Amino acid sequence: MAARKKQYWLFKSEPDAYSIDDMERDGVEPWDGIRNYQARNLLRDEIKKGDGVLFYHSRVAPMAVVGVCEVVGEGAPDETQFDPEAKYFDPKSDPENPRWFWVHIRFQERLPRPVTLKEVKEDPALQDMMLVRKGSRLSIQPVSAAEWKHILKLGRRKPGKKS
DNA sequence: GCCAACGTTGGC
DNA sequence: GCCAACGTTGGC
Repeated sequence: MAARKKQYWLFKSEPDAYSIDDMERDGVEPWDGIRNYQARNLLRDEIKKGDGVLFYHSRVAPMAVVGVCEVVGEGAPDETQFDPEAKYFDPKSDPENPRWFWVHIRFQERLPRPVTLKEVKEDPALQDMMLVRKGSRLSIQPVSAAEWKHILKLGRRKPGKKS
């Protein structure tokens, strides 16, 4: 079996709802509640075991990439869509043909130095990131290998030390 | 907390 | 299948 090339993603989360602290505490977490078809397609079809995930804090300052996770397992139906008690319950989703998917991700590391949105915006190497594209609100986004490497380099840089 | 930019829904 | 109304996202 030919090894599939590792791919990279950015997952947004509002830290008020679910932060990197929660992620570190939980270890492995199903990424539930994605109710956008574009993101659903990625979760169902593209995001695979072993892929890298940048954990991004949105909405609440400081907005930044704050950690790294790894995808464990394949895309599977998001169970919360069938639970009438759940926040993300979707009465129109047919269990025979689920509408929404999730993947599980595992906490790997916290970036010693979070890479802020401001920093991404100002870095010439990161201008193509969907994160800084005007009007782009996708909460699950593809990240290129070069962008991944660059973000990690910035995030792991010792505080106070020049690049 | 505001609101612009999106995405989805549903009447027609 | 159009599109107005509504809901959500997420930077500011």
